[in-house]
Amino acid sequence: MDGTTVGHTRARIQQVSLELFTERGYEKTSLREIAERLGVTKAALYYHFKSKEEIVESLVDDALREVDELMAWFGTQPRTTQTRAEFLRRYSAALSGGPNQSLVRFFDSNQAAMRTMSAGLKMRDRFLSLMTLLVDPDATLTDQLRGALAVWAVHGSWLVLREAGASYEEIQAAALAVALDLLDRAPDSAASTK
Amino acid sequence: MDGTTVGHTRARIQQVSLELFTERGYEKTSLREIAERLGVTKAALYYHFKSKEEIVESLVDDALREVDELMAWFGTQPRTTQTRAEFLRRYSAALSGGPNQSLVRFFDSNQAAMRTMSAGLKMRDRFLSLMTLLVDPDATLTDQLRGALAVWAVHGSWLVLREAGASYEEIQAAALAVALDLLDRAPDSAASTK
DNA sequence: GTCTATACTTTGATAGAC
DNA sequence: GTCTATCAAAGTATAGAC
Repeated sequence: MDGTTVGHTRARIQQVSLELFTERGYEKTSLREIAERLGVTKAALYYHFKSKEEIVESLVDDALREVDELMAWFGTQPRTTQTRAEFLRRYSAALSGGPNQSLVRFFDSNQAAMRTMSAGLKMRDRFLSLMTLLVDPDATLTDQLRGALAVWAVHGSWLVLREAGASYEEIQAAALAVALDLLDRAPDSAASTK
Repeated sequence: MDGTTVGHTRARIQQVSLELFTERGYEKTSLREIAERLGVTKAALYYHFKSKEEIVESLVDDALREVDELMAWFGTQPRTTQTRAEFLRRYSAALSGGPNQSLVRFFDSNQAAMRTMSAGLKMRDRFLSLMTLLVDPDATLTDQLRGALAVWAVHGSWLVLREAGASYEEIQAAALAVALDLLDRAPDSAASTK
């Protein structure tokens, strides 16, 4: 009856893990629970992944590929207000729905756990790079904070507005609008030669 | 040689716990570590607190008293742009340094753990109330998000700017400025009868 | 009233059988 | 590729010493 699931146990582990990690948090999710939901034993998980942490790592690596492509594209673009806005739009779209959204949500809710994981460092690095793309490192503190809030609006709006009774699309649209507005008020201090 | 510490073991547990919880995260901090640093055994902790979770709860209850006073004060004020700004200023000041700052930092970094704790629900409740004080519940989604970001700027600026090489005072000042600006762009939609 | 000794349960993880 | 058996360490909890 489960003959159709041959070979892709690894993917199923990833899927169930992400679900449980996002739902109950990384530390509160035991490997026993994951194994139980999959109908296998704990030890079976250790055949596919060296550790609990490595499950997260595999998840992050998958998700980060897409972000890296986006950042590579932006690397070829001139850093104007328009391209920054376009980048943020694409970033927001890449985060809409699917595993990427779950992963960002997971990352934001489990910062304490992520801080000691190499996967957490990777994500942190990306977000920092993202920041330096969006706002000049030499900008004033307030402008840097605006840039950070712009990114955070795209990341964390679900957290803040989930009780507002709006659809996910509406929330995402509002987040993008606020983020673009914030970015607009935080031009790089050394913008061009004008 | 430790005769001066008579009786206030409870307070020392609170202090050391908050330190370790903030530093390494709630779940990653074992009661053994806390007990070890205090020079007692795990079981001694259980005399003062029913559980690990109750330590957090006691911490939160202490910190929330101050916030509640602030919110009570604001309840007596008319909700104008000026009083809202003043409230945010006082809130920012109440969070500057001391255990309150540590606690907010702890809360933000351990959301997954806090979600299942009653102490977490309490803090979540306060932040929600705080939101409804600062921005009208019937405001547009973007304005609600601006209000949330304003609060989050005051809470989380340290997280975002700690690598910017600025002093805490500078960061706090920048956070307040950005927050006030955000609030300014998010007037309650049904403001007065004008 | 304050703390220690001790035991119970669960967790992440490993070794080796099939 | 999966299971059984087993481990050290952590969280939790109780009985009882002082």
